[in-house]
Amino acid sequence: MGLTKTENFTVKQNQIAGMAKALAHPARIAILQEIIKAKSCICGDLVSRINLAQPTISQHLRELKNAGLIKGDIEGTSVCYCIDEHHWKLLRDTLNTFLNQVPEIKDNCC
Amino acid sequence: MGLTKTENFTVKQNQIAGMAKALAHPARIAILQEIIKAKSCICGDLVSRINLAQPTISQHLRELKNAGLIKGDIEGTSVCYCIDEHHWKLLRDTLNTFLNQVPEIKDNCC
DNA sequence: TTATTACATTGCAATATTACGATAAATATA
DNA sequence: TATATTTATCGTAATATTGCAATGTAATAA
Repeated sequence: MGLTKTENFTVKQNQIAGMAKALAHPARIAILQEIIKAKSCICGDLVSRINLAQPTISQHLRELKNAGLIKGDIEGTSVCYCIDEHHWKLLRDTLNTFLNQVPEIKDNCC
Repeated sequence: MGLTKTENFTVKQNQIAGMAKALAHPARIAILQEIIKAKSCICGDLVSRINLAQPTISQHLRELKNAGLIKGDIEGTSVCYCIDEHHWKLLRDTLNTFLNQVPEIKDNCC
């Protein structure tokens, strides 16, 4: 079906999964790394740095924007992207909380 | 195309994305939470706890296993699942390292 | 005004994912 | 042996994702 049964799960579960989904493509990881590497904003020369066509990059940028990880500011003809630090931290904390809830479990069976 | 151009990206980038992909479905988050809640192994009564058909659960379990997040031990007719703590920590650290690399960037443009 | 430049959007083809019925496989039980 | 139980696999339908060429849009430059 390809259709996730969202209604079967809690809001939190859908949130965590949604956040992970935004990170679930190497191109998006690469884009985020380029933006981070730039230390400030990167004025959209991502196409020349990542080996994908311009519409593809644009599509990934939109997904990162929808997830709240980045924001874009129009500067004349070009667009400046940077990390949305506030959302980034929220996302990081949510993911971390989930990933850290595995303490030392006694491996008594497996 | 639906075909990720894996070869365009570094091993690390593909790793991070692959890990995120394993977490990118609420059913898999729910499964992991059930296993964690059980504190030890959960003997495959996941189908009764999660509102999805048995083959669907089985499929998600396989993906979690492929990602290294869980392991399963056969116990008679049933299978016991538990968190693969070693791999879990490796994955967590990789994701954390990525998510933590955004320090206080001066918001000088956006 | 007419390019030009930088991105976004549209539309489409190829592939991937999700979900489940049917069925297989493996073990336990009667 | 026959049957029940539990999980995995196969096959398939529905939907989602990825990638890109073509095109649209908005600001700037000539």
